Amino acid sequence: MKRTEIKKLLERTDFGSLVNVKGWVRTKRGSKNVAFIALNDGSTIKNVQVVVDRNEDNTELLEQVNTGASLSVDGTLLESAGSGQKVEVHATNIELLGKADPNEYPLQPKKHSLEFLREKAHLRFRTNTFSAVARIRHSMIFAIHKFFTEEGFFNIHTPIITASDAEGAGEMFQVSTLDLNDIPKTEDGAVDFKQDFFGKAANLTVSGQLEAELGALALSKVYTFGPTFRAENSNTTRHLAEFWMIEPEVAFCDIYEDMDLAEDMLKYVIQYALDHCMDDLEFLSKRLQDEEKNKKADERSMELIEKLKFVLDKPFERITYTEAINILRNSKPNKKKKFQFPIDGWGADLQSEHERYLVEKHFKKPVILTDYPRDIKAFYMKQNDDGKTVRAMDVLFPQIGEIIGGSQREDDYDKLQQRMIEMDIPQESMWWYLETRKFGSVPHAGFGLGFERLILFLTGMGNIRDVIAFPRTPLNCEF
RNA sequence: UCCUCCUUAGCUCAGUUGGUUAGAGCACCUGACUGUUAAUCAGGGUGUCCUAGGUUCAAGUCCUAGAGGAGGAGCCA
Repeated sequence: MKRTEIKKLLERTDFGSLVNVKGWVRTKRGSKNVAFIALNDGSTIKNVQVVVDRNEDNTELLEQVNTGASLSVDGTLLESAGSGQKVEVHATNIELLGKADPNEYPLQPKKHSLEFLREKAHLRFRTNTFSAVARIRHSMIFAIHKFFTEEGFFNIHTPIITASDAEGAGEMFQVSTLDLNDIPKTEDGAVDFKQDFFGKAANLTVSGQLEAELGALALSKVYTFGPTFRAENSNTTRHLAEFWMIEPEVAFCDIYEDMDLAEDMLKYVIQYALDHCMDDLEFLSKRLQDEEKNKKADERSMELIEKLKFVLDKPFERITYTEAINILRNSKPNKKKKFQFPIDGWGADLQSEHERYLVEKHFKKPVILTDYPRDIKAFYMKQNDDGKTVRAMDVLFPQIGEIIGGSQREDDYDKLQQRMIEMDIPQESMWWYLETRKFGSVPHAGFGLGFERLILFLTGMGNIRDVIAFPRTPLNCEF
């Protein structure tokens, strides 16, 4: 008999039909004459209840039906006599596909800590929390492609291995086929990369932006959605060494249209989650409330679904760096010296505590900060006429902080070249980037969205290591 | 990389000022129960108190070092 996925089975009303379900046992309970098995196959967060009449023939089998075991169940689809579910399957035949010794299987029908599950990453897909996150993650991948497709964008694959070390987005992982135990050296003692695979030093990409710009300056609207690697020794709840980034790049676009795009995209995918992932969101919402029930009322976060709707309802606040500095300078925490890094002048980068104050206390909604001092931003950002600031924009979200970083790009050849000289960016290896400003240069802009940070916000999870199946962080590459 | 905290049963955690035989819930095992919703009820403790030193009559508890984990900061998405 053909397997029916549990998601589809639970919607059926053709009671009396013979069906087959396959899945993993979540719990088994019951009494002397009847046993109930909660079976889950990952197609939905919901389980199907399998009802088994106990008899001499199935006693031995039911002893092996423990949490974690996998089953194939033939039975009759019936309207449930119990109150917890609409339908259930009355088993006529149960095949044990794979047993799970309860003395060894680590997952019990109870709440486990996320830290514990991180050490059991090969099994954590089987928990409600991680399967919910995985399904939402999939929906967001789809929603992002759908949004950009509907907006007339083309997805391009930018290289994962790159030879340019000038992107300036962070420390890079080196890519080499040289024998690490016998590294060839040049006469002056440096590593002889001429003997390496590419004949030059190569790294894993820290951003697809520069290549995406090349695409945009021909296809007008492009985006990348690929893996990104940063070898920073970052140990936080919002950094990974390997993460996924979405980077749209748009020709004939200024910083304001760039902000519109960022806000539209975020709202589109959040709405998509509300429309398509409600079962999982409701579960995660309950999980979050359960986790926070011991916290004081004012320390609890907003209910998850309410929080998502809240972001959809209002336009994001858009202010310049200079305006932000003025707000922060006159803020209570600054006057009362509550900030660890007091705001005393123009020019310093904002710290996490400042961003959180603006988003969570002052505006109480997402904030887009623009026009940062040029000295704290990358070389490729378009310079404003004031000679001090650049057309950068950061989208700040509650709890997450910076979820998007973007800018209008410098499209003036001379200004870009001048800035590269000032910031010691090697022009020789970037000749191809500069050349796009020499031939048919146009105003263009783009941004980078940290995919896992978006998932963090949507799921209410607290640690970025729990929204990617196999997190890569310093000293962690087990699975 | 810096700062702070944590490590006790398979899991989550309690363990008072250092005090004699190490505790609870869940899981597991045994039994009861005519349909349960993380079923319930009764009984059963399964332990390198992270590791190595040290202080002490006495260390899960105090000190030193190490390992692993978490949170915050920086870097950023």
